[in-house]
Amino acid sequence: MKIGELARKSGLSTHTLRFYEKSGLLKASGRSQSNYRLYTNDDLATARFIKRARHIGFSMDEVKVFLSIRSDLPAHVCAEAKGLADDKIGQIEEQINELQQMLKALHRLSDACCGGDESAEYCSIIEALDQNDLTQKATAVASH
Amino acid sequence: MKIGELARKSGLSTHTLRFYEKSGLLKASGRSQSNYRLYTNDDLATARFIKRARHIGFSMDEVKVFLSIRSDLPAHVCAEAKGLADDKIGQIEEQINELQQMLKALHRLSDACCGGDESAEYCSIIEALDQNDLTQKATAVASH
DNA sequence: TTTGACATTAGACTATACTCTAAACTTTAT
DNA sequence: ATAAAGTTTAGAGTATAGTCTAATGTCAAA
Repeated sequence: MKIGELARKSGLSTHTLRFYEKSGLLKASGRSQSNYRLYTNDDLATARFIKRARHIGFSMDEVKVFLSIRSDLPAHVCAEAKGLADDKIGQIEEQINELQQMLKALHRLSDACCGGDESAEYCSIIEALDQNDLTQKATAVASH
Repeated sequence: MKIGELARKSGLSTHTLRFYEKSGLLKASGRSQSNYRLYTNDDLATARFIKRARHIGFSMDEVKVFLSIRSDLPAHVCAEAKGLADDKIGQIEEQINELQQMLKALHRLSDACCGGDESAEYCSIIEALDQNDLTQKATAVASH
């Protein structure tokens, strides 16, 4: 199949498919006489594999590692794949933690503010951002 | 004070301070005869304000809005500041949700894999990435 | 046959937020 | 006086992952 069909079947754009080829993730199996990229059903499976791996958070470089495992399974062991997954789990947990810290700080900001049509002259949000205690516990910020 | 001192006191690099000036976040109050940027203690307060706002997740553009409120408080109302905070809360909650979806999928991958020195020939992780059910519930993936 | 859809390439552009470089000038310390 | 440290600018580079453009070429159908 040509690139358009692969795009339709994989859900990746033709742009992205060419970009992935340039990036070393998915090379077309061949070329037509007119130099069109030709893909097999295996390529389609690989495209979908890449899409799924990206979707659950793996970077292109990490996907590359998965693909190299997948391209020669007997040469690899489960521990490698599991290691990648577990590393990613750790990274994502860390990201979630950071976001939850932010969320806590933001809730403190928002909760302290009346949010009304009052002049912002004594707005607790602005005041809090002017203090030093944002990521620590809420220490007696003047509430509006 | 000059840019280096402000950098030390604010925890932002001189590079970043100049970048923020170019981006319209924090302009030096003046210049010396030799064209060095000169900052006041108010500028220091603003630099810290920016740093805190960035730290809890606001983009530079959002910080700009906060700064414009802060620069003329009587002209603004609390609702504006609270709106920004609440929007950000929504965005971050959404990000957390996405990350938690990924985490769930990753845990399903990792849990299914023995993770040992066995050949990856029947690795459940690779198999799962080759299936379609990653973000759905785990539907009878061949476990190693 | 000619129009429209599809394909090719290199390379530019998007987004965000820095981070760094080079060449020149100024200030401070010894 | 001189060397080290600090400052200036415009502009380039980093990171990630695409996304798009322009100019050109190919293929299928009416």
